[in-house]
Amino acid sequence: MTTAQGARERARNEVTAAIKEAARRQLAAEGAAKLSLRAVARELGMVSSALYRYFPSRDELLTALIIDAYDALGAAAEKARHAAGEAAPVDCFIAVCEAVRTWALTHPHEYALIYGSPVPGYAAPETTVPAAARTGVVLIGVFRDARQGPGLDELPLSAELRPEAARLAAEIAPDLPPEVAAAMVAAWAQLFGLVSFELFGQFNNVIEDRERFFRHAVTGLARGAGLR
Amino acid sequence: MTTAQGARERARNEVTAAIKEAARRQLAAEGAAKLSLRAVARELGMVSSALYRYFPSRDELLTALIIDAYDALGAAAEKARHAAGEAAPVDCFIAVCEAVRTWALTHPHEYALIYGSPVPGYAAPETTVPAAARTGVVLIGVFRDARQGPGLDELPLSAELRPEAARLAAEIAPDLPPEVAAAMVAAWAQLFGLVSFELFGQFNNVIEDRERFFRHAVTGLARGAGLR
DNA sequence: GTCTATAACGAGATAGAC
DNA sequence: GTCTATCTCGTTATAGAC
Repeated sequence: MTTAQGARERARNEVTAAIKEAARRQLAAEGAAKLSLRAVARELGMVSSALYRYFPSRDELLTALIIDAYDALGAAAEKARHAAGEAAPVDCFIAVCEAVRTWALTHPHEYALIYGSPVPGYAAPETTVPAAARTGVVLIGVFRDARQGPGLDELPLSAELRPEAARLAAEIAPDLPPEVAAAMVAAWAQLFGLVSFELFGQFNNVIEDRERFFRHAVTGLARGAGLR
Repeated sequence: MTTAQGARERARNEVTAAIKEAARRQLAAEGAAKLSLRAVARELGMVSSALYRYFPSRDELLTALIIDAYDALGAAAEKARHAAGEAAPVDCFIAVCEAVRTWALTHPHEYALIYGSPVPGYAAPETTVPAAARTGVVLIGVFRDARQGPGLDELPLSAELRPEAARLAAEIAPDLPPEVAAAMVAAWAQLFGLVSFELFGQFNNVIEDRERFFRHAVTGLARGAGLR
């Protein structure tokens, strides 16, 4: 019984994987807005209606691709964090940033899917939230470890932002002080600004040595967020 | 003759404007990837072939929309810089950043067109470069003025990045020292990271008071780039 | 029960003849 | 500039194979 179920499930997982793979190819060729179940089915030699056994709608397929992308990026970030081990917080931060950049460069279309323009007519469901949070959780961990080790530089926090920063800290990292949570989220958004600019072509004719520039910029980012 | 030409030209400009307006509506509804000359023509009660008198191809229409968007954003940045006048460099920087954010929030689809994922199958021609540079030029001006006024804080520059920073400065702002040029470009990319995260939904369930958070983050950005 | 294939719907895009 | 015939799409109902 276990084996029979296992075989069925294995077959199902294989087809599911093949569908997502074909969909990712289409993503690269045509973009998320034009992802079509029929084209995916055609590429697999299936009939479009058969896909509905695996994904209840086109949007659910998109959602699956989005979750996979967030998970793959999150896994890369976690791996880099782990490899950095007990290094100085700045260096852990940089290592995670570089892992994000490397993943983005090797998976440009999946990166665009999650951090690029929203797909018209598609709204990501709540199911994507945990996967989306993974990379952020890694960054939070870097700050947490920094506080238990060499500490953090003092960070300014205007009275104006204090309530929002407190709310934010309570929501994403109750053990971190408000100003650290705020600095971490800002660094997080700015990191992806650097990656997106490189990937989406804004650095064309501007930055040549992108790898070194990135390292320089994220080092500044880390220091600006109080890491040392 | 002048009046006749003038009238003709005025009519042509009006139609051109109407086409771009309809195209922008389509951008909002369907996204840049699905922008189609036919749909634009339909909305205007024209026949698709008539559009080719105004735009030789779909890509040229897209290019015109992109240039318009860069120009509108650049104009907003310039206006904010002008309004800030002789204020402290930090405050000039913040004013420009807030103008960028405000423009992006009021023109989300045009923002996505220029700073979001690339449109599959479309490559922006060199003609877009001057318009794309306008906002950056404003930021460069803030740094230039800062140096002639209260000055800039010292910025670190690793030996590793020195050649690239020197090349960059020579290309975009020969009167600025390499480390300032590098810091300025980094701040530029990070600014758009903040705006994109807010606009593309990454701050959903994370940041509530986005205006205050933005102000806080770009203040940090300005300080990190040496402004005071 | 689990899957695939056929056929069809309504909506929309597209190409070409006129 | 108009019309029509032929595509595409997402999605569903249905029937049959394993």
